Amino acid sequence: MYLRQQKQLAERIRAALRSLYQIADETVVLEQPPELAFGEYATPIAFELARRLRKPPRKIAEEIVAALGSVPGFASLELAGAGYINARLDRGSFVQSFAASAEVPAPDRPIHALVEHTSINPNKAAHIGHLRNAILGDTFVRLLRAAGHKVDVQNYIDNTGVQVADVVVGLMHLEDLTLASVEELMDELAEDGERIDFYCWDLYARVSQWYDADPAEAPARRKLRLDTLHAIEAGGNDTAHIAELVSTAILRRHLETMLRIDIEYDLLPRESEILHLHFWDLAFEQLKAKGVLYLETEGRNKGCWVMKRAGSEGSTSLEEESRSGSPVPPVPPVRPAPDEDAKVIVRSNGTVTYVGKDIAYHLWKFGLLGRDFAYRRFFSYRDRECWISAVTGEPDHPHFGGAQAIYNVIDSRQSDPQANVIEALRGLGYTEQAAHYTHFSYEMVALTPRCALELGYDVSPEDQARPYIEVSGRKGFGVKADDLIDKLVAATRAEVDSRHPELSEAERDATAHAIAVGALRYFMLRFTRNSVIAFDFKDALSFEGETGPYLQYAVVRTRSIFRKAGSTPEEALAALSGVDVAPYLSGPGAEGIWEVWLRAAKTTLLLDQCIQTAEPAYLAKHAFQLAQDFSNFYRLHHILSEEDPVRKKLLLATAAVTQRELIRSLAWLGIGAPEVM
RNA sequence: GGGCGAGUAGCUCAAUUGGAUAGAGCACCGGCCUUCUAAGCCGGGGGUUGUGGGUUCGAUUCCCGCCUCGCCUACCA
Repeated sequence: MYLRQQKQLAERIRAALRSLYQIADETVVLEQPPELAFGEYATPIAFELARRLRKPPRKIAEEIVAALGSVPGFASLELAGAGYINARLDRGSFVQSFAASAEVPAPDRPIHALVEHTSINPNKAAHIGHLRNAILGDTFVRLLRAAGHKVDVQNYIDNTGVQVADVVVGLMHLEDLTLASVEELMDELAEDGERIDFYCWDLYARVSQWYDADPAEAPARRKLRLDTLHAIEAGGNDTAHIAELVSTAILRRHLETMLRIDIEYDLLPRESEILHLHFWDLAFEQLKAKGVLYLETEGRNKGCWVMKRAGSEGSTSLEEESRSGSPVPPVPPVRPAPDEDAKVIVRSNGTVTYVGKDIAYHLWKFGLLGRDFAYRRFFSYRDRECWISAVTGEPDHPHFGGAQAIYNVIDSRQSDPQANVIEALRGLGYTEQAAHYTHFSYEMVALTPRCALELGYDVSPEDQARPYIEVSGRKGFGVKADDLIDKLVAATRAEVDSRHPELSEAERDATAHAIAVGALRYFMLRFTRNSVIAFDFKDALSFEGETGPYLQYAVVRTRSIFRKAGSTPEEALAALSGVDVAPYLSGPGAEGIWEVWLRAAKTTLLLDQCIQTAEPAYLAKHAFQLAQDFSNFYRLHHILSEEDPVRKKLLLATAAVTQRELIRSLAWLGIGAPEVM
């Protein structure tokens, strides 16, 4: 609603600029003034035009205001300060129409997007870093879907990598297990209710240490690791079977963990199929044909197929930039020395690197490879089926891949390889696809030294001096996702038990779970993407202040009001129709009411911004502010005892609109709103 | 060496992407449960936005230099 009025006002101003100054297509910046007293919108456009028009800003602002006359939906336009143009909404009609409709406007161009997130190596338990990844990704999926886009959710599984080999080495050589005894072990773990991913968490750390524990043995152990990896890649042997068995069991555990916080997937593409279906061969042909790859004949990369590194001199992206800038005299493409900095895609022994496989995979994502996976059903959700890639699959399956836009939720450390994949796409001439390839980058979750000590880890003095310490699966250093969720659920459950003994066991379970998920998801979403989260249990287990439970609590308060009023939010909003509430929306004592409506009306604007910037934190912050505005309103206006019937209708509708916008904002953040708490 | 990111209140983070008096939460101090749920609310203290310049009506935001911190930069896989 706020967004709609903003667009209308901007269009009016553009029209005025055209007729007054013959200026076309000027972008009109509209923002909210620092104080409500200045109005709901402000534009500094007069400042920007002052130089071009050789007129004082205030004079320009005057002319624009005069030319605009009256704008529908607005009470007044005025100039302020040295040249701001402030606009005041017609509050009565704004509230009327926002109460009546909460539609998210259909997108100008609906897209078929593919979001990839989670992508945990299937060799150990998920940790808090993976939670941030999955929560960011899942929230972004919800935002895209809310805006009317079609989204496929993928969780890429690197099931043939060296990390999986490490766990297999541990099972076979540290634990002396065979295929049969690994199967037994898994049954035992299942019977005892133990988690295989937890078991492997410790085993993986042990193996990593074991490799270098004895310098004399190190080379042999390294070779063992490599042989194991090759056996897994080749397939059709016991080693590969063990890898398959364990990695699949761990994968299932990861899906269960993520389901605890309401995260689901459509497809699990695996590296094993990318390998066995020879995706790379097709990509290699394209890359050679277009000259993206060339065979290095000199220097340290002699005998390798290499690619210009993204961002390096002569890479496509830089060429485009220089083309759009001032004309640069063409430099003849001489290559006096080999490009030592080039990225190796195919090694001199003929094997392909990770980036190579990733290029092939991304060609598939855009439907440009000319080959598809086969698919099998893998995991069932309440109303969705999760599929997994296969060499031979089920005859009937949904269509995957061929997306128009992709979002890869991968931490910022991977920005270099991601840039190389994009560079390859661009080099192949797929500029449109490259432009719609988003590395949805975020910073890691690290532990504060205090938290690490609490958990009983040895922390070196220099690490203790740092603000945070990076988690490491290899060292077994970190906080497991399930452990954190368990703690959250235990804490919320204890709280719910003491507050609501009248509820049934199942109700208390459900409430505690909803609050725990709210706390966790909000915690991961309140930080902007490129801020490192220094994890601490004190902050993560907090339910006060800027937290998920605070938002849920605001909803619960609105629910309580309607319960006592014997009415519903829908009725309260409908009751506003035809009632003139304008007198109650301004003047002393009314600003708090209007603030709630204005904030609530911004929800779709925030949805828009979050998608444009790929930054879910903005919506999280917005929902918090709406809850704060409501708390302020709640204190100042007692609804149920209000005696003026018209005013009471407005107050009830204010609670209703808060509830409506909070509940859907929370839903987009993947957070439920309990009945009581 | 090169690339990316960061430096804002005691701590953890924001700042509508160049706008009006830089805001929240935590922590601390004081107050509010016999009117709709106190997981709440109100009040208070707390800032030379790392630093030096530049661009302009206007800079936490953009440009350059410097300082500090983190990550990335293997024919490992």
